[in-house]
Amino acid sequence: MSGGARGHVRETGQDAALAPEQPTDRRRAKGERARRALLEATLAIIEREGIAGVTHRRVTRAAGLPATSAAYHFGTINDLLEATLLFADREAAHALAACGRDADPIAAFSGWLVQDFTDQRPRIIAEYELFLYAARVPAIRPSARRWLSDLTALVQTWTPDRRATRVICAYVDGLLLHALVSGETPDRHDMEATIRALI
Amino acid sequence: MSGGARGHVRETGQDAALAPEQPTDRRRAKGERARRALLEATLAIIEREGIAGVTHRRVTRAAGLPATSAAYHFGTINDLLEATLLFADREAAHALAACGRDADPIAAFSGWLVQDFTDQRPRIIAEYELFLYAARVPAIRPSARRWLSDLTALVQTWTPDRRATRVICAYVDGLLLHALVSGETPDRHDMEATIRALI
DNA sequence: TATAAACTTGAACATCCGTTCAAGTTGTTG
DNA sequence: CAACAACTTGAACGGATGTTCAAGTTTATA
Repeated sequence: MSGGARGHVRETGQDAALAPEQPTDRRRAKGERARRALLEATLAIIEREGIAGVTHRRVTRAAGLPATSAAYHFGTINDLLEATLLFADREAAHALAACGRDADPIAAFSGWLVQDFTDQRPRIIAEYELFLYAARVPAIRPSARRWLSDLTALVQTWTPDRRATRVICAYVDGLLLHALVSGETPDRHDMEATIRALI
Repeated sequence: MSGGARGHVRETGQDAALAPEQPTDRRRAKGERARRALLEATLAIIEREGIAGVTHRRVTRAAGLPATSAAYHFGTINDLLEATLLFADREAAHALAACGRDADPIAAFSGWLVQDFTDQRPRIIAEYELFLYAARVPAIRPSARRWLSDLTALVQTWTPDRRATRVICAYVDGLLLHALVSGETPDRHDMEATIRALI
């Protein structure tokens, strides 16, 4: 390389990809914008065609960037998928935290889930696909465990009972998964009542 | 075509692919064997590399058949995946039915699930991947709904309460999904006790 | 202003892909 | 044995793919 480009080398693994604080360096800022566009494009493609449809060329075309930019910023496709999972999980964590701050967290939580299911169905499918992908690729499991730990932390504020916590967490994901396949929409009030009954 | 081959045309959609009763016609019997080999090879590949890894060439190589045979017997890749989902679901249904005939169905069910999870982990991942695939491709949803209805039917023999049935079904799949990602093994006795508590 | 970091990008490589087609073979039936 | 059905299979098609590489540009810093 002519200039000493760092390419897709992820030294720290945490700060480089979509760091929360914006860098003042305008070079890095531009890279940050490119990475975000690539992650959003990747998520959009998973929504439309599944993980199998994620290719450098498709992602970069959707992001309006040249084909090589995906490899530059994220290296292999696996790295790109891992970053995308982290990206999606971070957004879900924000929504979860917002539910926790609500006056009626259980109602807020049920409402959010059902609402999301209704008008973001492809997104939810994509998230579960990435989640399941983590079961196969150990390297990206930590990214997936975020959802698990965040969900568990929220439910634990509702009940000290550990078994009830486990049941509620499993119930939530199982319900969504079943609803995705059966085609039915989960009922918000039924879900809320069920959670309260389980506590 | 020289001989009037029917190719991958699925007229009836149900009887041709892996019909339960063996045909006496030895031509059909041979085709049946080829289809079964292809389905098992497909499942093995999904276990190892996921749905994204399923290609005509890989499947046929794993089955010891020429590349064109997959297209002949199943047509497109989507058709092959649908048949594979049906194939896997049928085996799961057998196991479910066996649990239902046990003297202690709940214990048998919990034992089977945890056992399967322990020494067939890749297979379970593959099944969930196919299951989720059905959420994206409406044409193959009926195949996936089989697991849902069979599971519901079994649980309904334990309790008349419809909400309890829904919770248990969702809990089971959510638990397995979480365990796949977290890396922990679900505890058989805890699961059994939880199900009994939910009834 | 010189040096280097960070990012950009077009070209190219070898490889694999789904599917079609035409020409076989094997087995059944009348 | 003739006619036909089911299955087999090698060749070929146009096209997409992951990744590498070398040559750029923009921006920060010493």
